Amino acid sequence: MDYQFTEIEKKWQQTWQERRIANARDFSDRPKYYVLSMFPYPSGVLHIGHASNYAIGDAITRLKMMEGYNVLQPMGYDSFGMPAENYAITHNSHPRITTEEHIVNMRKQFDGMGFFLDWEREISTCRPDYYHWGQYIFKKMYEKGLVYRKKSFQNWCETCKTVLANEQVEDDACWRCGAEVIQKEMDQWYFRITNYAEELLDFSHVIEWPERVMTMQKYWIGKSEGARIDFTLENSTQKIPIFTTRPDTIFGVTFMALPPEHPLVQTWLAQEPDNAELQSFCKRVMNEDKMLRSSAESLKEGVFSGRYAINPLNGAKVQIWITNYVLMDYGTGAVMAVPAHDQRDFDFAKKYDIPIKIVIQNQDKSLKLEDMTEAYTEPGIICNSGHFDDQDSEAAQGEITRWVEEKGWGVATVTYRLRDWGISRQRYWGNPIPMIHCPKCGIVPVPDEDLPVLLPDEVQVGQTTSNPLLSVPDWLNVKCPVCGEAARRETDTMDTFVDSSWYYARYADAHNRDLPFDPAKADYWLPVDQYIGGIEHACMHLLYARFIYKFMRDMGWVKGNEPFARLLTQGMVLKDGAKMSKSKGNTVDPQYIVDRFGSDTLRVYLLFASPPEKDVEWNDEALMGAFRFLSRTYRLIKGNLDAIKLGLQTSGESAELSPELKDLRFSTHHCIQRWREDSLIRMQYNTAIAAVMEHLNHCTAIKSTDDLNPAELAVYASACSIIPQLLYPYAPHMAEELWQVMGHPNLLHESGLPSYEEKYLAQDTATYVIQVNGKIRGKLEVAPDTDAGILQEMALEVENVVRALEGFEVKKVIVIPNKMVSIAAKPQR
RNA sequence: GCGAAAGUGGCGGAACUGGCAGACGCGCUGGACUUAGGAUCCAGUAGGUUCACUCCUAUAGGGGUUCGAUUCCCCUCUUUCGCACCA
Repeated sequence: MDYQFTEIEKKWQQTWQERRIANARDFSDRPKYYVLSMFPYPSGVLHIGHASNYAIGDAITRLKMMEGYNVLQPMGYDSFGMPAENYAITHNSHPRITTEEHIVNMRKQFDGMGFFLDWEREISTCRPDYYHWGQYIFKKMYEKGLVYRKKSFQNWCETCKTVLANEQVEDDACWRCGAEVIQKEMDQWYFRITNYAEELLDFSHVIEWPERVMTMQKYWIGKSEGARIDFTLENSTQKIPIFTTRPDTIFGVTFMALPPEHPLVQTWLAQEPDNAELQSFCKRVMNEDKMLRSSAESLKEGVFSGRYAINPLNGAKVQIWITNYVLMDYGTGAVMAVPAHDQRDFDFAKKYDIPIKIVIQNQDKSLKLEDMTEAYTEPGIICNSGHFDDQDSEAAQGEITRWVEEKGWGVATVTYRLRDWGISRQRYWGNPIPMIHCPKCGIVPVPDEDLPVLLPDEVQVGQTTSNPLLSVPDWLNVKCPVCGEAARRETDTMDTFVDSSWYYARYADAHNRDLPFDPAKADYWLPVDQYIGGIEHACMHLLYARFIYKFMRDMGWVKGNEPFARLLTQGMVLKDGAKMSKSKGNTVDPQYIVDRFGSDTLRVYLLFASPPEKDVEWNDEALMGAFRFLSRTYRLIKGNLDAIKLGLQTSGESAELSPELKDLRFSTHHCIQRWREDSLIRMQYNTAIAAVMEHLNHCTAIKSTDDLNPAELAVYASACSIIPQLLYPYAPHMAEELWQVMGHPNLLHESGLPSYEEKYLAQDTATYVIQVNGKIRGKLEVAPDTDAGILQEMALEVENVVRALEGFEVKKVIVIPNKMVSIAAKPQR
């Protein structure tokens, strides 16, 4: 009678595989449902976070199968990127070898979990049959003008001759060699995601996304409306465009602020090699850790450039300062500083004794320069602004902008915080950018027929001198596809976020040799109906994927506007209050749990612990609770098998039910009702499982079936026999076993959703709670739908109520049907 | 600093549109049983008060709306997450 989970799980995993249940069929006439969990980086082992993520996906998959959908749940590997490259370096191997080894091992663990995954559609981003199409997409984007090259400053280690990601910079030094990290300006490839900024703000086409994620993306995109206005460099025709959201303050400009990265500043630096102050300030600021620089809120510094700019509106001449508080990447990279009405400009002006000019007065016009300790940033009444004086500052914004436009000094414009997506990585282990640099023809795309540009294997990974691709002459040197002369390949590889921004579409047609995917198949499967993954991808991955989807839509490859109709951001599994990590030594190995207690126990534990979007604290004791629950279920059905089988064949309409069995019948139908609501609608699996546990408790409360009459036996049998179906999404192996043991010839995924009958949910009596001034003073058991007047009388006669009303005068009685009688009373005078 | 979410027993959590706070599970206490098993079964388990019935206090803290608030509103505190001078 022991719950032999190992045998049971192996048996059903085999059966499911043989029957190819998880292999979804394209163009089936059943409605489709596409469940996708974010694919893992192949680290070699599943960790508990994966188990939790995929347990949710698998529950949804099985629920939807029971519901009759043609369900696709694919899986693959996000296998390019730095972790794989670094792993190979430290293990003195090649990332292709270690990655493929890891995949083999992870596949074993996936199989041991018994997930319904369509392995016929497996992808791995580092394989040529996948990254081929990433290159193809890159090219199509290039042709559409969505790809360009731009110089930008990167963290650069002189010793390693390589670009470093922000997280590889530790205290301004290279994480690997410890040398100083400098900011080097280099050409980088960019995707023009900002073209889609406005559309990405629109979430009206998703069905259900967490509000939190949408807010984060909106903030990330950061739309702001204002004006771009051209200031002029004094004694020059050189224009310096600025962006402002406050055109109403433009007469209050007393200086201009530029960052050291500004092209003008770069010119001056080149012109004045002997200007020590300027040179050292710029060098220092530019090489400061980017995070540090942008967080040092109090430290506003700058040097006067010795140059002046002319305010086009009033011809005023203002000093140009080079500062550390202006960002090159936002707006136009130049700020018209209005110290009176901007706190940062105010701080700066105070520090360097720059004039401050009030151009907006508060309501009682009491603002005085000498009293100001901070900038006045509120709206008010315009002053010192020529013919705009005395207008309301907010109302005047538009008018000033129109005037500026009329005069040709600038334009109304919208700026986004969102920046174009830099996809260049000076790394070996990534998708090669399919471009060729020809001395004659410039930058030329690799022709389609030459795709994919294969990543060469024969590199020395682990060399610290620059991108390993530079060390492969056979690969590097090519003929220009246009003129045939000697040329060089682009050695940058793509950010791995590029790989993951379209993989969900590849699953629709994973083996297509001619296209990224067949649009007809994509049309059948997309969008992903339910996407599941960590909240940490709220801005980057999920935004990039939406962007690429919109591009693919514009190409006519996919229909609709959004890749993911519903999004579930699942919580992390914590231990000792912290994220599990090897370095903390607080990991739990899911394989160990599966070996000792089975996949079903692990799944039930993870799903029962909390609602899916919340973090779960790992608890060994509670895991045992899940195991005991499954054991009890197993014993109940195996131990009463004869009675259940007999009962299932009994109609027993004639005989009377004891109150106990009547309750059991109610429990059965009530449980199904709750289970359906929690599993299918609310997606709150913890309470769905709790409902089954409660029902199990009702079943096991019947200690013997010997004295049951036929009707009672039928009720008992149906109460027990429903459990496998209810458990199937959460503990599929055991559920399948019990279902078979009960004599069903089919498998559970084709058993349909269990349904309840309304008539058995009706109760013989209704319990009314009686409140006096909000406090419970008694209860009444009456027939349902008893007349309110009668109830009121009955309630006022209840002993406790009478006592509570002593010295009180009843003011009002409220009757909530089948719930409560609420009496409001006031003390008697 | 800005933005978002959250705060309920010893613990994880439940209470769905305001209507019996603490479902379910863990842990704990007592008991039964034994094929000594990560057993199983029964009873109990927010705190206080009482022999008991009862009653009182409790959903971070304070106020408000309401017959009635874990739920709605305002303020404060705490925690977590995201962003970080956005002109």
